[in-house]
Amino acid sequence: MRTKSRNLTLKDMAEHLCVSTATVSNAFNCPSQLSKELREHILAECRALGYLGPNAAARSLRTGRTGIIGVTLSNYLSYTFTDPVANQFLQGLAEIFEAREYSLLIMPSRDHMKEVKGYESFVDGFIVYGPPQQQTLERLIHQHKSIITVDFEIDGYLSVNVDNYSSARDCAAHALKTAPRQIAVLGLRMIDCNRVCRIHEQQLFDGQCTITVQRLQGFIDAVEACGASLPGERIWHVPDNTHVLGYQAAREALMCSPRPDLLLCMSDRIALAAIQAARHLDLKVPEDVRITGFDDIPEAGTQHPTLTTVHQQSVGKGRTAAEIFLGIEEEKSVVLPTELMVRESCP
Amino acid sequence: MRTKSRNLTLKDMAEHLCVSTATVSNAFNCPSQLSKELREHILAECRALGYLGPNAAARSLRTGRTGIIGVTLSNYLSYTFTDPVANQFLQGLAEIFEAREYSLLIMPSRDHMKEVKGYESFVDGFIVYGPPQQQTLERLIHQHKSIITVDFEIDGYLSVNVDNYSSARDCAAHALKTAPRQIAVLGLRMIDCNRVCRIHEQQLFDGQCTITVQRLQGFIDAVEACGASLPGERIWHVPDNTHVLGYQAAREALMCSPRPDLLLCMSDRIALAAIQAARHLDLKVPEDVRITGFDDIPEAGTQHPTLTTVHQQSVGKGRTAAEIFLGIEEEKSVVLPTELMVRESCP
DNA sequence: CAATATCACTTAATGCATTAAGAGACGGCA
DNA sequence: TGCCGTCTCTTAATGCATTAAGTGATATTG
Repeated sequence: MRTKSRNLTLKDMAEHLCVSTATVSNAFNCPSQLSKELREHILAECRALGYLGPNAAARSLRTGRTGIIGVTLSNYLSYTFTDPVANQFLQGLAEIFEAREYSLLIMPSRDHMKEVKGYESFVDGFIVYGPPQQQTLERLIHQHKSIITVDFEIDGYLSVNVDNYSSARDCAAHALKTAPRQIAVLGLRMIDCNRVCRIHEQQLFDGQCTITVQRLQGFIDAVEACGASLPGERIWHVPDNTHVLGYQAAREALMCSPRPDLLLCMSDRIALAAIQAARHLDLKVPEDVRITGFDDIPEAGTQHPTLTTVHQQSVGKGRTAAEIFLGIEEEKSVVLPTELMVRESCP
Repeated sequence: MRTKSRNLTLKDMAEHLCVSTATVSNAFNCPSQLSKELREHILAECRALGYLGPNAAARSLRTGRTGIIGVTLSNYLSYTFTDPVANQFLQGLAEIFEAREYSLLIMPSRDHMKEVKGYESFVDGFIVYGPPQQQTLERLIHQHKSIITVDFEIDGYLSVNVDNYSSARDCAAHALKTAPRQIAVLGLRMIDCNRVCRIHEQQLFDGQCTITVQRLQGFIDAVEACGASLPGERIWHVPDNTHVLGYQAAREALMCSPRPDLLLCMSDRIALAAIQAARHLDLKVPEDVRITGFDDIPEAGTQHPTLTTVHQQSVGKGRTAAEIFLGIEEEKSVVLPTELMVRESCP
């Protein structure tokens, strides 16, 4: 249903009302600049004729501001909306920005774009969730706008993050207290590969230093602190944080011989999928296999058995990023605390 | 980290390159309008000097197009990102729009806005998810842009919806096959009230005719078709689709005397919360109480016991809305099919 | 009363790019 | 040779609003 018809402009209204465009503009933007009666008359007339207020593109062209915050996500959008942690983050962002009447422009990561659309110039600043590719990052930085990075850092910009290394290490240390015989790690994307596979020694720490690599190092250090070791063939690479892939990796891991009696998972989604895989293999959690997660998504506490995991403030991350952006929070980088949640899956 | 510095403009580049602005513009937008060598030279020089392409606001001002799709959500943004069904919808939208390199502008529903920001003029059209308030709707329609409505209809515009009434009725009919004694409904927002409460006869069908009212009518008709009835005090109003509120309503319902042996829930979230409430009250599902949901969110099939529910294509709804918007799908309103998923919670 | 402040509004420059129409240069063709 | 069609690039009008500076009129003050 596309209707074409030129929309009214501020100039049209000014002519119709026999005042200057400045006055109409001020009626909308600077009430103090004109008498109350005139302002009300102008607004009433605009409403009556169907003029909805200054055109946002023109306004933005003059002022350089739009009231729109760009959110760039390091993954495909369609994937991001399936990820509970990303959703919690967006929820936190939305809470703060919505209250201040900002809109969020969810931007596809530029990496996949052929044509230049210049969305960047539309926004007042960027919340960059997860490390984008180099080219994308350069474009963002070129804009000379506010940038807050989340879950990674860039020199010279403010960031919100958690201590992934220590959190993972402490979680693993808890799980290792009861001296398991066989350990397996179900990781996230750690290498440049699009299917579930095991990590071989030489591939470890390939790619950029992301949260997954930090978590892995935490697991490894905790294991080694117990005098054990974690060979590459006991570490599964799961390219996306989805139930299906987590299930697949968990099944593979649990069918190994000797069978793991501890699964250290890098996300709750993977961990919950692992619990399901264990059930389907008639393994009891935690009796036959103990399982830990990371994130503490809502389901972690409600599903049965409840999940031992690292709580991170996913919603808080969004709130904090927004608050730093807006200058509500003091303008400095923040490392949010995490907390080990000991529950049924690994008591 | 806010750096101020005037950005380069297309005119700057034209002067520097000793060509007209039209030529630089064409280098970006109409490759056929200039020689290959000149185009490449221009683009290379722009890159070298840090000109990232035409300013989006100025372009939009001229062309009236932005490559941005406005998504208006009938709820608070921060809430929407917590709702699995809404997320699936967004996922579907994103899949299609992302592939075509559109961005999504997630707009707060205007109802809560005091100041006029005119975001509407920024976008190429609207996907309206759920019925907004009258005032919001009027603003959208005034824009003379494409509008696709989802989960409700407006005369003269295309929509995507499901048959909530029949789906709910069929689901209830299935649940009633084994002749339960006591039925309770855990609904969604059906009346204008912000806390969990029971619906009294006189309040039924207050408010606009939304999906919740249609689902309720389906339940009622199925119950009455069995010769039973569903009094208002057996129908719980749950103002938001959250676990906490669902749990609260379920607990209230399950502590009634006589205790319900069938809970018809209007969403899977409520139903899953109800299963948890039942467990905490030492009631077995489905032996002591059978429970049905609506939506078929991913957890419905993975959590234990698995949930009997109405499958609706939430992701497909997003995809379809996007496809109709883009004219990929033939331009007509669509009613997507639903399917009753019989699982453990109500066999 | 003159000087000054305040109010209410206007003038006009400006932000940045798109695009229809036009202008030269050059080769092809009768 | 002269006319025409192509290519390649330029001219200039246009989209819509913001805002610093300015103009008159009225109110205030010493």
